[in-house]
Amino acid sequence: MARARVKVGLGDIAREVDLSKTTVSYALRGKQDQVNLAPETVEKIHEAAKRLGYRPNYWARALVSKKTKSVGVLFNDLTGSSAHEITKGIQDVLGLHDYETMLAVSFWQEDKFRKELKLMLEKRVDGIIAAPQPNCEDSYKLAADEGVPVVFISDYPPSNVMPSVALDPEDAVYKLLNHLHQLGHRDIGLLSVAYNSPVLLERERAFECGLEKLGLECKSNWIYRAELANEISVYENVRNLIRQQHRPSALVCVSDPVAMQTLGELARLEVAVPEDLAVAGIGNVDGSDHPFFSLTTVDECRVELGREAARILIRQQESSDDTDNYGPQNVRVKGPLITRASTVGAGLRPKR
Amino acid sequence: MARARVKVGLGDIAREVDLSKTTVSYALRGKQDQVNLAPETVEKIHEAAKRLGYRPNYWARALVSKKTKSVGVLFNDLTGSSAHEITKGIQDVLGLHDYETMLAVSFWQEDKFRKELKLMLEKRVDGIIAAPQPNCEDSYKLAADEGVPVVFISDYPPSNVMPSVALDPEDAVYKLLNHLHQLGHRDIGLLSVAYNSPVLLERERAFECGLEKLGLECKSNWIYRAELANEISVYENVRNLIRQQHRPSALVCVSDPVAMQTLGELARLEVAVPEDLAVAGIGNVDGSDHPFFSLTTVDECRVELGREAARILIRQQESSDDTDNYGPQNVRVKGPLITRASTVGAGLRPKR
DNA sequence: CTGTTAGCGCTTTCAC
DNA sequence: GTGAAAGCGCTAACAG
Repeated sequence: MARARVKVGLGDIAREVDLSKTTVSYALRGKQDQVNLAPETVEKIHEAAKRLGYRPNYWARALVSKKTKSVGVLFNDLTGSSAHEITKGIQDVLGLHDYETMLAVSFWQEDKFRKELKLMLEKRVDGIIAAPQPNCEDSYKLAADEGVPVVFISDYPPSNVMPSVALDPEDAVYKLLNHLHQLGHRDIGLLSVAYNSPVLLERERAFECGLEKLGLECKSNWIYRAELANEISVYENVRNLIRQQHRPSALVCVSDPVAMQTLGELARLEVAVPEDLAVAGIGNVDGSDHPFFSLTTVDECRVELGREAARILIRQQESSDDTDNYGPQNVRVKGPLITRASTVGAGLRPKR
Repeated sequence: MARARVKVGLGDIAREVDLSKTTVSYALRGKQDQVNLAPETVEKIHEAAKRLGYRPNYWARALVSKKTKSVGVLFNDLTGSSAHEITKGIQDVLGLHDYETMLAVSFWQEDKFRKELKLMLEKRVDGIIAAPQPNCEDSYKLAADEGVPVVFISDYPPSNVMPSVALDPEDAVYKLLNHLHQLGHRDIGLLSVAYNSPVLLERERAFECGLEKLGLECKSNWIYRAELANEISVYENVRNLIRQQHRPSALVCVSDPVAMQTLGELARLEVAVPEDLAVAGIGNVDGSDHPFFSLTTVDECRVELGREAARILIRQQESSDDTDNYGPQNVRVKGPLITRASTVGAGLRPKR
């Protein structure tokens, strides 16, 4: 029952079958063709390994072969389905190339982020995919300096000097704007958040461009800016909007969470959505589609984001040139518009 | 800029400061007191290490010291905030003891589960905390056989032979029942799912016991059982319930997701909640508190679950006796009742 | 077809 | 106060 209480190594099984460690090593790794082992030998070795309960030692292996075929993935949190989908995408691609994934979370703590990143470097990962953590640029640099490529996902740090993968902001905002335009909206406002996120900032900029492209006016007092992660601030901005004499007929929110909070406050104010105010978000996050709460949005394609991030790393690995051609290799994926009740429905009632 | 392109090891820095690898090793690990190093020596070594960009090699370290101070954590998925909270709890406790965490996801695939678990064993983790994956009992056994303790979290496999940590089912169900009873409900139904989950089964059993304790009748045709992960099946069961002549005035759902689907369907059927039917769930998952959708439930205390799981492992590690006293060491944490609109509100309207 | 020989980068007695 | 030497468990030339 309690077998293998005592660690069994290559040597033990070599002794068992009266062969050398080398032969055993090859056999166990299926490299028999590379050195031409007798099939029966291989068979015998496998049998013994199983019988003795042999378990290869990852560390020893990595140490000598000086490679791990692994990439570190560092999230800020594990809430929502974001990490799930991104990880899925990453592993889709990495699996094809026989790479393995090392997951970690920073819980939005700078020191935790640094610690986890350091650990990954100590574990000699071949690359890192990370959600940017504010004020940790030094950490990213550290990795790069040690020759470990970093790819950012979903967003990227202000100094846009490393590869990143994110939803295409122009495309997303334009799709929303165009959708609202086609519904007849001419007076469109924006609810953004005051936060130093390049991706959010780009969406803000894209809003103005988009309006212009559609020949619509961009009133500066229709651009609202709430504090990040502060529901109250969103509520206040929504109330301000509603109180305005001449107010927009549609509101684009810079992200789904903001849009959902907006919807909540509008309900409390008994403002009919979309009749009195159409609302749209960006992201298609968990909960944006809901019997009581269905939000028009642009899908962030997080699985695809993960895939692209992994592809960048793989490409960099394959062409293991020392030509150091890092540099902004940025992928922007175009997400589909998802029209739902908050712009197109018969009010915010349970969907059919 | 691109420093440390060439790997620098203990030897390099030893040469730099003209000392031995040994001394350098001690200094860098802060074990100076254990061997009494000259403070200036230590200083010099640290300086050199920083200058050369030294990065310790995790594997070499693990290989020689034959320990990793790490535990593997294996989730079925990363959706919702479950994994987040559990991981938080685990790291709370593990951090105190200088253990590190290796995260992995199975995406509910058996082979993925087995693969990740195997990888953890190869990496020589000191213990494993896992959400049970159906049909993988062999894998858990494997770990145990190799002397790596496994602790289950949130649920546990049918053969309850390893430690596990979960919400106390009796307590949770009774709190719900008692709450409903106090609200005047006497006719209470149960909506369960047909799934081989011990924890869910226990909740089902607890329902009958609970009713009895309250002196209420348990009508067998008020116990509904939907198929797992099949919204349609939930909807059908809800419709059946509503169609019944004499039907319950309150419904306990075996989990929050089921309760939320129920709420959705009830809205579609224009059944007023809680007036026509009060609804409660268990778990307090992400989305159960919502402007349009607020569910009475019992909190699963996932952070605490994580902490308890980690504590079990730590205890087992500290008392590193070979006395093999595994065996059902099960922790059941009692979660608080959270009363919300679905039992106590003025109908399912935006909350105040 | 299989074995010998060197290490990988680090820790840890034990001796100076 | 510091260092030499012996590996940890495994892989990868290079021989036979």
